[in-house]
Amino acid sequence: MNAVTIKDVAQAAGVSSATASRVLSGHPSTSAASREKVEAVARELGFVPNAQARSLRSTKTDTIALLISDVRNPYFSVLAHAIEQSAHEAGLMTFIGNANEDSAQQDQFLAAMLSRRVDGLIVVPQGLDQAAQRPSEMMSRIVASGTPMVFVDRTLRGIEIPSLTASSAHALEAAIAALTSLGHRRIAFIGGPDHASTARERHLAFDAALAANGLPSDPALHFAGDFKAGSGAQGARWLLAHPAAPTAVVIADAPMAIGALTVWREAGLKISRDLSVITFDEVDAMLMHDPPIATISHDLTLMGRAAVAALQAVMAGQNPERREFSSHFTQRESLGPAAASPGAMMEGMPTHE
Amino acid sequence: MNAVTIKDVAQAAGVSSATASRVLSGHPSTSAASREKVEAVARELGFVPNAQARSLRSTKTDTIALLISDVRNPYFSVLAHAIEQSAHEAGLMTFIGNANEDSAQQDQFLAAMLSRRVDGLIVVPQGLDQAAQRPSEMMSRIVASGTPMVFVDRTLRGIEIPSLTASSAHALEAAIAALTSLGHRRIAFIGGPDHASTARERHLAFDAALAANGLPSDPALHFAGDFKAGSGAQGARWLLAHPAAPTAVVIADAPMAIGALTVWREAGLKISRDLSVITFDEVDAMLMHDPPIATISHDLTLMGRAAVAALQAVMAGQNPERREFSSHFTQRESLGPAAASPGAMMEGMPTHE
DNA sequence: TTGTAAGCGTTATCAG
DNA sequence: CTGATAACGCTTACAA
Repeated sequence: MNAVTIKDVAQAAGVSSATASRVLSGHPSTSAASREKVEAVARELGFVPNAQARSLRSTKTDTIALLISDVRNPYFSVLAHAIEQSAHEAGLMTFIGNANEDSAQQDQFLAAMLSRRVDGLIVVPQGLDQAAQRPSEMMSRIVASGTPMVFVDRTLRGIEIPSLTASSAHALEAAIAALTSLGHRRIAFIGGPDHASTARERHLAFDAALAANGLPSDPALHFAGDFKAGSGAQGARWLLAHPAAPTAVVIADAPMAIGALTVWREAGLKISRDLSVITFDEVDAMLMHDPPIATISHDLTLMGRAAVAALQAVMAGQNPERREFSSHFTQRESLGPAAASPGAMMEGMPTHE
Repeated sequence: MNAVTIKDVAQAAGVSSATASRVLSGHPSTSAASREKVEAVARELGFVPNAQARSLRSTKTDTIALLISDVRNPYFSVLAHAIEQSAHEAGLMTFIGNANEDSAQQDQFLAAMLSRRVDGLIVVPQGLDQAAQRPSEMMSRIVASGTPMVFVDRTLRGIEIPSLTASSAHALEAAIAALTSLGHRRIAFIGGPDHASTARERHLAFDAALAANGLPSDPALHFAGDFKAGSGAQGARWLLAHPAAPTAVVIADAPMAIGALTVWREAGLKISRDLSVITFDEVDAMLMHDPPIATISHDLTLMGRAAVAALQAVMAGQNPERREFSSHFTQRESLGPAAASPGAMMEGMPTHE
């Protein structure tokens, strides 16, 4: 392995390890002579400082950890990329971990990170402890220990932590307005799992947008998914069999939308003519669809940058305020006029067994 | 912060720090009495061992690093997820880093990981050093230092490292056979960047598959993209304007396919009738497309598991053999008969300015 | 089984 | 500006 230590460098350069250390970590009190010699020798020997030892002494690691739900969800992979790039610019290394929407895995990752003494944590919290309906013990412990932490995307009930979240109100109002002006009255919602605050927020904002447009909110038009493609497909079948035959639908994330659109394509539905569709999350695949799907999106790059900035503020002892990021509605051809006669969309469609 | 050390635990439990250490790391030589007391105190005080100090002493970190090109590419996010899960089962923590197809960023990440003394590296190598056409200095240094490392997905010319790669020959032969039996003779290829070994392999296998089916390989039917959506769109426009009017196309990854399909949809092309399309990488969006797109895919979960296993073998001092994973062709409705008259596909299409 | 003490590779302190 | 030395938190001979 790489057994070359700072002592080896110092010896080869004919100086003490203290001087070598000063040169290698850019301390001002060094002579040009020793600087040159040490640097040359270090390069030649291929010296790689041992970050373990360094941070054991200096108690900082220049490393942060990012916990997300699932890298495979484009929403999170884009967010993760933004955070990593932003942290990188600030001289911070980022460790990314997956929780798979599971609070046990979340806690395991957090424990590992704590034991590695990362300087801070950016967390997409994974919901409440199922049994007790309260934040997990690990989460409470981190808060108690005072480790710098910020939440991004989601929040946790009962935990006061600086957080960067997305508000869907603005875009949803525009989206529902667009639908109602096209004559839609029965608008379904395929939502996320209730333990995720984003799922609750999107659902509440949906209902509020209905109200703002003079429509009642109807629990029978709500399908509870889990943010994954499979549940989107289930939601699509649920909608096809729905007695009220909704003429439009809003889907709470991209994987579910892709699952749903696949089912509707198989069923021979023509989006826009038979069903108007709006989905959360702007992913390229939505532009590939025929017709392209209208989206509600957030600026994840902005949110990611803000998360890093907020974490740095916390690390500096400040208390950054919560920030909510607005959403944007992009109208596309997936919106069409509501079908003239209720149930028209079911014409000529294969029956479901 | 978390200032509770093993000394605090030892003191509170009335034993020496050595005994506390033995208890906490499961050493057999401990009395039931001290075991109980130490464990109780540790829990009560919320003791979190300092991994830095531990591995400074024991020179192992139970941590591996994974370097990929871009988390936002589903191919890599799926691979990363598989590797992480598999490592997790083996008691290893995984640090994921992005190189963005850039060998400078790759080297920076590798340096950071080396300085953190990870036990091993799983790397999707980021191509040759542009100027010198040889592996980067960092890469050579790692090899020289003997740090356990395996390559996954790609290889690097001139570097002998255990590697897990994907072979496309099998699936491509089946794919081209399917196309030729439908009458296709002018089959285009939208490929990846030449510095990626996967791009070269896919291109070579494509040519070989043509030959196996009695078709000549024509450089004029090859478009060099960069594995990202934008170049897929460029490739799509290139194909639309192509004098030979290819009747089918194979695309070397999913992001490019999505970019290309978007352009073709905008141009009013009907996939299967006007153009037959096959893409590498199985992503859900391909099933959503109308018609669903035929794919050439690899079992990334299998490849990820094998990568972790191979790395463990290297860490154990063995020398695992290279392994190549076969590919699978999934025929779907995106394949149709070649247009009867050459140029038929251009009928009624908007001209490009 | 337990305690003492040395040491992992750095950086910080304090004289010189 | 430089060098000796202690200290970071933990593990592990070596003795007891």
